[in-house]
Amino acid sequence: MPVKKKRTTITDIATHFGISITAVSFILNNKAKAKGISDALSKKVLKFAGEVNYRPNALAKSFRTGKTNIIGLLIEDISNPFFATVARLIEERAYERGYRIIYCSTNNDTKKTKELIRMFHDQYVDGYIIAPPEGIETSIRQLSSDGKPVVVFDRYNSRFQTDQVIINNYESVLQAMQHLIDNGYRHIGFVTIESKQSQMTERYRAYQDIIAANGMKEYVLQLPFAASDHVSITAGIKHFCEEHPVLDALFFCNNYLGVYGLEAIKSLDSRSVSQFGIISFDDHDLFRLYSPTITVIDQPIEEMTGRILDLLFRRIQEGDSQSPSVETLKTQLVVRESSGPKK
Amino acid sequence: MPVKKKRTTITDIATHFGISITAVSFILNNKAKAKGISDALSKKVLKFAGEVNYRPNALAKSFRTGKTNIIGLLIEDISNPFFATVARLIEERAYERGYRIIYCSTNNDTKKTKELIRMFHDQYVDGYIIAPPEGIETSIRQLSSDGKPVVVFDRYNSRFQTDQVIINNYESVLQAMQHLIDNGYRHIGFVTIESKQSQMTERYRAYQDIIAANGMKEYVLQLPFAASDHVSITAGIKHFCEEHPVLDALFFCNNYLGVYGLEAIKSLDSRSVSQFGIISFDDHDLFRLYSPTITVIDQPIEEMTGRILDLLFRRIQEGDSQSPSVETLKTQLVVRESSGPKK
DNA sequence: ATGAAAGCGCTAACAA
DNA sequence: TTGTTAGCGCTTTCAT
Repeated sequence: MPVKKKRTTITDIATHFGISITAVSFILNNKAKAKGISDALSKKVLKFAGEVNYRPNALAKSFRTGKTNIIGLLIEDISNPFFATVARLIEERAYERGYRIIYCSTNNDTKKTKELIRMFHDQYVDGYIIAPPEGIETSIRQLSSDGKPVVVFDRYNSRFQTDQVIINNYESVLQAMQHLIDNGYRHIGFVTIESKQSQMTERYRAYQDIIAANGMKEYVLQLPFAASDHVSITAGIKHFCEEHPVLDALFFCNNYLGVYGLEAIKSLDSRSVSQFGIISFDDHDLFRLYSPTITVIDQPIEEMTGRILDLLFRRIQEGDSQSPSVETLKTQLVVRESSGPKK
Repeated sequence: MPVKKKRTTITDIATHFGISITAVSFILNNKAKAKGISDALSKKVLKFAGEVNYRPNALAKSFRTGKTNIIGLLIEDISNPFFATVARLIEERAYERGYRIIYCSTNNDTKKTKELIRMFHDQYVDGYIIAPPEGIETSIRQLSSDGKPVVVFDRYNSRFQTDQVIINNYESVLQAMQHLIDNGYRHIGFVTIESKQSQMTERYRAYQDIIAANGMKEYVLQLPFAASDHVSITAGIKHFCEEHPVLDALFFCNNYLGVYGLEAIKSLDSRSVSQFGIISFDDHDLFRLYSPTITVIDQPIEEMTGRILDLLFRRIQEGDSQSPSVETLKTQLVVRESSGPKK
């Protein structure tokens, strides 16, 4: 058993049988019959390779072929439950197909993301899965024009020339808002973060439209992205609630806004969580178990990661043949206690 | 600007100046003065490299040197909030030092983990950060005897010949239990998962010791690891509570047991969460915001990841010179409402 | 102060 | 059916 540092190479194997490394290479890469190598020899070599525990030098192979079997995953923050789940599912499915994942949290920072893309590029990753921040259209287009498969998700941008997997943000918010309105809420606050990206602008547009359609008044809290720490978000939401005592419901645009929103409401002197109608985007253990349980718009993460990888691998295998496709998945409104009929 | 696929190589640069690739290599690797290359030439070359946006071929470099600047991260489940945070902090700090992270969730499965280690090994990662499942002592020892830096965390094992970063599990549980006892709880249930690993056995040992020392009775629920899905854990905990109506407090051995525990208690007909003294290992948004807020044993994740990387990089830079060190960090008991004086 | 050249392990075009 | 060989881009020893 090889405890030694020297690994077996195809040269070793070739020498052992007194054949050429070419033959060994073909056999080991399942090109034996295609290249007309005898079954007998193939079998012998394969058997021996197994016995000596031959492991191809991935570095040499990658260097030679330019393929690394590594996929670069760029997400906003891997410690965010939504992205953590995405990371988990992508990892599992990618490994099944023999690919490994290098991940990076972009923090939604354009400059950092550009650097990371460059880094991945230098590392010769075979494909990219990206939840892009604003302003990296050029970087992404550069990648695809380099012939590298890219799948963008979570945020849609018509200027990317890549496959994209997103959700129906507009309809989701419309449905959720309608649900609140049906249950008697008339002063619904909309808590979001400053962002020009599709997922946020679409959600906001839906809010505006349905508020207008119902002749209601808008109450919008748009938190600066830069101040996205726990303390200032919570303080901001608290202040928003105090400023608008008329609010009878709140819609939170993502999971951490929802979490911090609950914390903010909890800290209010005058009112308690149960006095608000509440809906948040993205599910979370907290929302499932809080009292009251919190109604959410749940994203189909399994389906999403499945589609992402299908698209990515299609492109890795088939190259640029297909034109970019945009897949829009449907969310599910999970109705819980927090959005029950207004008391 | 190079939109073309061809990247600039050191040969291109050498040709451009009519010098040898050796000189270029030395200059680009900051070995100019060490190798006695004139400042004038160095400056010219560096300037030009910047202008043409030269990016070294990482694959070629890795192939040649055997170093990849990639670290393999093996954790139980990246979607678990504890490990997700670990992943985030490790990523940040590693990138600062020019290293990238390949991660894998082991699912605490020994066989899968062995495969993953082999995969990482084949990939020539420069170092390993591992939260190991049971039964991979041999694999890990093999790695270190191969000269690869390994840091093990979260679970201690005296048979690993590697650096380890853990927490004081025994004292942490002792302190938490004492806190419950001080507050009048006499029938404290201990909810854990089947595991022979240090972090769990130590926690259990502390429970046993303090129960015995106080002449109290043990109530232990040890859930099979295999059945670690949401539904069966919740059902198990619920059943445990129903079976022992005398229980006045519960200690949960990790974050997801705590989360599912709350869910289980919530589903009880006879009793509510506020009627139990509750402490869970690992903090979580849910514990911070639940009503009542849940007392937790909080792990110092920042410090932990910092120490892990310090140890890893020390070994990457200095080699095997040091003998393995085990660092034990202190947790913090965060007292919240759920462990207040028994009513 | 600089260059020539070997070679890392593998793939694949071309030869035989 | 099998072998020869060039070369991927880089590092590093040894010459000069």
